[in-house]
Amino acid sequence: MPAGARSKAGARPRFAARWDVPDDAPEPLPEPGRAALRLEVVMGALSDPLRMRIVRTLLLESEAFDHTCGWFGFDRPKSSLTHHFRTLREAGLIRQRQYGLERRSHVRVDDLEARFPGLLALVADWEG
Amino acid sequence: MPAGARSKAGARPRFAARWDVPDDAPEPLPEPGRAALRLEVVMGALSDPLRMRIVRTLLLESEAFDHTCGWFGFDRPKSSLTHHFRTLREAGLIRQRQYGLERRSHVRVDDLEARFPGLLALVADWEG
DNA sequence: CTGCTTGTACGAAGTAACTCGTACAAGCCG
DNA sequence: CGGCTTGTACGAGTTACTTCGTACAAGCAG
Repeated sequence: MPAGARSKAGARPRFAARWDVPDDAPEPLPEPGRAALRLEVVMGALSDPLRMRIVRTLLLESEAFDHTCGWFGFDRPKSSLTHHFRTLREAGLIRQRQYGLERRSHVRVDDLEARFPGLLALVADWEG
Repeated sequence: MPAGARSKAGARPRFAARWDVPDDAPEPLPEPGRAALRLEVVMGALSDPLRMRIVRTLLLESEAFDHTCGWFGFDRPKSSLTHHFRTLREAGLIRQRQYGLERRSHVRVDDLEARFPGLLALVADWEG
C-alpha cells in the first residue's frame, strides 16, 4: 500500500497527509512502537491544552516537513516546551528527529489512524 | 426521531444505544451541558484506566437502564469509586441519577456523539 | 576559537490528582 | 425503632504533574 494513499471516498481526513520521509533523515528519537500505543496514555497526553494545541497545529498548519519547537511561537520557557514535546513523543503522538541543532516534530498520522481511527479528526476539530 | 435511530450505513456504533428515560426518573445530578463539554477535559477523565473501563463497560454491557457503582464489581473502597464516578460526571461522560439510596449512571451517548463523533467508538474498542 | 542558537538535564517549588480510612447521611426492611 | 445498604464528605498521605530557572551540550557562522 503506497504511503499517503488515503482516498476512501467520503472519509478523507481534513488534516494534511504526511509526506515521504527522505532516506537521509536522522533516526527518530526513542518512541513507543505502533503496537505499544495505549489509548489512555494518548488521551492523558492530550488532556493538556497546550499539548492539544501542539498536535492540532502540527496537523492543520504544518507544511510538508517537520517543525521545530520555536516554529509554534509559544511564549513559554524552553524547558517547559521540552517537557511537553517529550510527553507527546513518549505517548506516541509525535515523532521527533534531530536535524543538526534543531529537533523537529510531526504527528504520527499513520500509526494513530491505524490504532485509534478518528482520534485525529477530533483533535483537528478541537476549538482551542 | 426514535431512540437509537442511528442507521447511517456502515457507521452504526457497536455500543448499545441509549433508552428512553421514563418521565418519573429523578433529575440528573449537576453536570456540564452539551455545549460546555471540553475535549481536553473528557480525555483527561479517560486517561485513568479504571475510568476508561467504567465507561467502556457501561457502553458495551449495560442493559436498558442505569447501573449502580456496585454493579461493576470493582474491588476498591467506596470512597475511591465515588471520586472516579464524580470525575466522569463532571467531565460530562456519564449522567447520574439518584434512585432512592442508589446512584445510577449511564453514558451520555447522544451528547458525546454530537460533540465528539467517534470518541465512544474508540472507548468501545479499547483493550483493557 | 568566540559567540550565537536550539534544545536538554537537573532540580526545586507549587499544584493537582489518586487512594483510602473514617464518620456520616439517607433510604429501605424487619 | 434498629439495623442494613448505598453512597457522600472530609481529611491525610502519597504520588504525579506542571512550571520554570539555571547550567550545560552540540552545531553552525564569523
